[in-house]
Amino acid sequence: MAKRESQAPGDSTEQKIFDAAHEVFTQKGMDGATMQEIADHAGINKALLHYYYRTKEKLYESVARAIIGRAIPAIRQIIESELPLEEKIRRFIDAYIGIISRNPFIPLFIISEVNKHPERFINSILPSDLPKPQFFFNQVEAEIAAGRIRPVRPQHLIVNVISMCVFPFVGKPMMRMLLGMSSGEMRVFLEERKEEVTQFVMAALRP
Amino acid sequence: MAKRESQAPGDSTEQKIFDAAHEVFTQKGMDGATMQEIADHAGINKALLHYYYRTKEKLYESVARAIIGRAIPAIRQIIESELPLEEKIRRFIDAYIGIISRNPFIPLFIISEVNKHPERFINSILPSDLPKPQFFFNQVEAEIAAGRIRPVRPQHLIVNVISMCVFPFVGKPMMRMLLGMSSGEMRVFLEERKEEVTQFVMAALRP
DNA sequence: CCCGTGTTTGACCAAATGGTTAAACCTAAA
DNA sequence: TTTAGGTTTAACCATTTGGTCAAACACGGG
Repeated sequence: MAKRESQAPGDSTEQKIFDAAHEVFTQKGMDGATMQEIADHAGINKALLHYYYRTKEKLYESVARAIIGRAIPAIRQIIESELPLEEKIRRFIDAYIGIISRNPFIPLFIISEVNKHPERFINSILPSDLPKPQFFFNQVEAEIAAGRIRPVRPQHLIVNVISMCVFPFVGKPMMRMLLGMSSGEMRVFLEERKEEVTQFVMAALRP
Repeated sequence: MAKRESQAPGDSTEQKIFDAAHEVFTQKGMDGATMQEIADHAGINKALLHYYYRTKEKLYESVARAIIGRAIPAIRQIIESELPLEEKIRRFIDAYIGIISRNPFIPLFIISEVNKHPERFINSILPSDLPKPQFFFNQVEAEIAAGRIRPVRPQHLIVNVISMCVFPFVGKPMMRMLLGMSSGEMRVFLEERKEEVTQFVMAALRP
């Protein structure tokens, strides 16, 4: 056997293809991207894409699965932890906004994918270990019963929190126009939201 | 002249094309849609698409402009009205969720469009009369100064409200998986949010 | 009734795109 | 040095897709 192993390990052709596909797919989507563009972006011949990943669909699934596989456990870990409710919400918001700040294209990528091909998403991309929010719901109900927070339906609470964390990134250009902010001002604004959303939620939960 | 005017006015060929394009574009996006599919959907010959709207891009812009042109004034009207703050927020949430309920594909369509082609969006689709949120901001500051609501940064408040209204629709399939809801349960859930989000915001604004 | 103008159609074209293949290439092992 | 097997490339193929065109069609006015 003669494997081409001269280059640094993370720099293999397969990895270069994956990285290029990751960038192109997340920015242009499955339909908008072309194999040629991905090849160019990786600086290699187009046929190599098919050599390593048989079809465009397979390549796309690889990228999608990697993205989802990284995103889900991060959420899951926080939502299922044993922390007291308030601390959990604090950390959830902080971690969620942090992750998205570092990967601003991901939420829209996931949303578009799951909207256009729900079956493919469920069958070949989604991991089996989805977050189970039941424990979080019980926690909320307990706090309500103890009178420590205002009565809210826990499903709505979690959707509210996720919405306030994710949407400003998904709709960033729209928000920028509405608020008349420069790119730099927007970055500061989004960073501020860690604190602002936390306070907003805590205020809403006061009994 | 011999104009084909036998059919009902709103049923003209041009209108049928527009309606078909509206449906296909909003569900599959610019890249995912094909002219043939739009023609089939309208039940006419493909060449007619080019006869009435010269290119795919032009047709797409027509649809996009119509969608945006309908969405923006609805927001603008509420946000710039002279109502007292609390009533304004109430109506805003109620109207916003109502509009999106009736057009669930629109927000994702707009978001995708503005993310992929910001220049085209700004130059040829966006109307000139954007909502001006300044009056709303002043209103919030005044209420804070009078001690009638808790101090919040008005920009964050408006982004919070919009996020909680829009995101559950944009990310509906994701939310369904997270919450384990059927399609019917989800519809009820989204309708409930008019009331729930309003209460949540009001609770967060209590001094 | 027939003509002219706007409308509709099927056939067609060129470019783009996903995918294939055979040959060239490179490297490690014998 | 030879050679076998994985790797890379350029050329090629079939299909799809946006777009065009000339002919056919329908209908109102002369």
